[in-house]
Amino acid sequence: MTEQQSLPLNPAQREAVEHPGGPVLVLAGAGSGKTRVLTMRIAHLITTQHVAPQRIFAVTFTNKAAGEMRSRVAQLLGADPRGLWIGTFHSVSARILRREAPLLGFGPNFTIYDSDDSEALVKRLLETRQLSTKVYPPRTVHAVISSAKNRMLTPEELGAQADAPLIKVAGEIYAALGPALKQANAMDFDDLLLHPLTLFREHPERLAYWQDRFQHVLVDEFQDTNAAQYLLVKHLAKRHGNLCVVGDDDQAIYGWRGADVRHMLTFQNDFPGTKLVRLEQNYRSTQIILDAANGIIAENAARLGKTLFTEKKGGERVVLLSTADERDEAEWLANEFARRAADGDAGYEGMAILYRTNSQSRPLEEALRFRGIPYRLIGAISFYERREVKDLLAYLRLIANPADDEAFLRVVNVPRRGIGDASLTVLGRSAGAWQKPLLEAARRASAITELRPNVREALAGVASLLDRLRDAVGQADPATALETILATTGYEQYLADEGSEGLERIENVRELVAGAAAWAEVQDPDAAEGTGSPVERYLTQAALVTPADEARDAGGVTLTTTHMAKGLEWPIVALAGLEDGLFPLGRSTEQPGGVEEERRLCYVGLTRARERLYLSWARTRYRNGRLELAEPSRFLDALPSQVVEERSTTPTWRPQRGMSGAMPPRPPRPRGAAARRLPDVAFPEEVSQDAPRYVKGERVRHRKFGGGIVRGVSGEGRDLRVSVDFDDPDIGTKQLLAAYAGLERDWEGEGA
DNA sequence: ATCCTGCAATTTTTT
DNA sequence: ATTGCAGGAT
Repeated sequence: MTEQQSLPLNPAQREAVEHPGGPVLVLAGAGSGKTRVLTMRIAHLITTQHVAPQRIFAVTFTNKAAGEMRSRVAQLLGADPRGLWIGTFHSVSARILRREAPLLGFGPNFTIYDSDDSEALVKRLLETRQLSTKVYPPRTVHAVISSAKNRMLTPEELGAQADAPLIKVAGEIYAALGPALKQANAMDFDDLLLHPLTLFREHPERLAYWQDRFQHVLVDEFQDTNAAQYLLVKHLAKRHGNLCVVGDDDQAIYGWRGADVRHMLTFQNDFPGTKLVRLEQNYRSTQIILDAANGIIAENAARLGKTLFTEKKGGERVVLLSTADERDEAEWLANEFARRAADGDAGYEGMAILYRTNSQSRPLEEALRFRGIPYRLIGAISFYERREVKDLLAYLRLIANPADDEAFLRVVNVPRRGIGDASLTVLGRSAGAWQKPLLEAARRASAITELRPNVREALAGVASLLDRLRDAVGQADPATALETILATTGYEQYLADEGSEGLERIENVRELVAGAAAWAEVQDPDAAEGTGSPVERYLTQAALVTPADEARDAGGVTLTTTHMAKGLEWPIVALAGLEDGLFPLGRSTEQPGGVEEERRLCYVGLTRARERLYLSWARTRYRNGRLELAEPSRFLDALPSQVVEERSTTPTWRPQRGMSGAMPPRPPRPRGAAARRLPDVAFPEEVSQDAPRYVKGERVRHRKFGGGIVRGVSGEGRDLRVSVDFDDPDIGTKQLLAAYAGLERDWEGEGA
């Protein structure tokens, strides 16, 4: 990327950058310099076409990408593009909504609910309706509602197409969710995208304002936009048609989140006269890596079709590695990376290991740590998702927005104030009857005779505590506000009482305060445009950061999911865990189009590599605590044989049939679905050990319960239940889920 | 109300 | 293996 910065634009890139106006669709293959095109286009609009930065609206996939793009534009301009709107769909929408909230019946100080908040609210709504949270898990119900929102369905429409009780219940809850959120002056992630559309529908004059305000609209990663997002930019650009979208249908990997690649096809119909630009020259990878990636993606049928080429001819062959298990895989990769680093091929910061699911990071972390290799994990758990961080932010939220019931419930008894669930249910009923937020109800707790006197007092105390905090915080910056909260609530003492784990949490609290102080310094001065106290703006930002945004720049091997790796690149990349059932993931293969999306994800992974690529799979792997036999991913079959170099960590006792000699090269693997059924290599012992087949009368051993005899077997697969009569009479007979129980054959006990 | 214990469900990807 | 939750004791 950086070395390209100085290169002249190729003709296609230049066309996209200098296109004067009107709709443009840039079909940008992986590594074709689309980020560069976008930044240079923005700079070009500002310098050559004299478009004021504040009249440009640009959407990227992560905040981090937005920040990078902004600073690159600044570099090109020689000055910060003050007023430029650039961010994720969610963050730019939030920015619009902060100004327009009153027209939608919200305060400008609205809270953004994260998925935990939303799920908790769904749970409460289920409970007040006497619906079982066992039968209707709040998580699932919320997922159904969220997907309905992503498809822009109303509660009625969802209810109408309900074919299962769960969907029907979700429809009911969905209908109640909107009013509940409004009451709490809160919006969830989906609302951030939907409310602007409501605004434009109900207040055409506001739409006209924003259409006029933004003369140019640019969208990155267009293939991953959902219906609401596309509609938003369509609205904004409708009048002038100055809409530049950049995307790659082969990299559409968010279908499960409501994204629809077909937007790339309909775009030209929606905007007649669209200029189509194809960026087909790849500046990132070697020819060999591209050959491998092209081989894989070529198996997908529905494609717009691109032919990537590169001037980096040849290159080192792709290593296809087969290992005994996931630890073996991790150790081999760690060893190889250490060697590469020692050879000076790349620093650790130039290497990455990508995987399909976050749970795969463990063994990799261990192997790297064991060798003393520095790494950074771009993980599933964001800093902002830690309990102590959420507690403090909840205080901040409640100061900013007294109607934020989820924040209230989070902090009302933290630190302990003797307010339990039963009391909160009573409080909730009163609040409901009064149509008031919980905090307001707490203030009037003395009027709730149902509550015990000490609870009434405690609740009133919470209300006055927050009043005092609000006064003390005022317009202070977030770091000061957090300090005030800490000092007033005794939260640190509360953590300290938790012991060693609490001390760790105190560290995080310190980090939060420091981070908030740093935030205030870097604050984009234009963000003050619009509305809100510093605390409100800080909260907006905190609600919308993703783990990808947090990745520190401290050097080291990057470990992350393939999803998060989108848009990034490294000289050396390993894609681990390429096994059927894991990548492609078993679940996805059952859905229509699921395998195609997994294949695109795999393609994304491969195309992250500049120089060297490793593809590995483990013949056995622990999944959900159970050892499973694995076969190589079907995607690997599509690799052109001349670009790969097969390696294996096979033990010396490798069976003779089907495989030649001890080490590579391995003969080409059988192709096609039927051939794949054949076991690649037979490992007799492992097969008999690991396939959990239980037979009545057989002896088994449980880690905790000891030995016993199988009395019955029921269910299948994941639900396989085994009834075991344990030797210890105190334990007796138990029903165990075979998948989790970790039963072993009890050979010893046979004679006893 | 809170703490403690033991049981159950859990893992796909993320704004 | 880990985490959250239900139920009982204090």
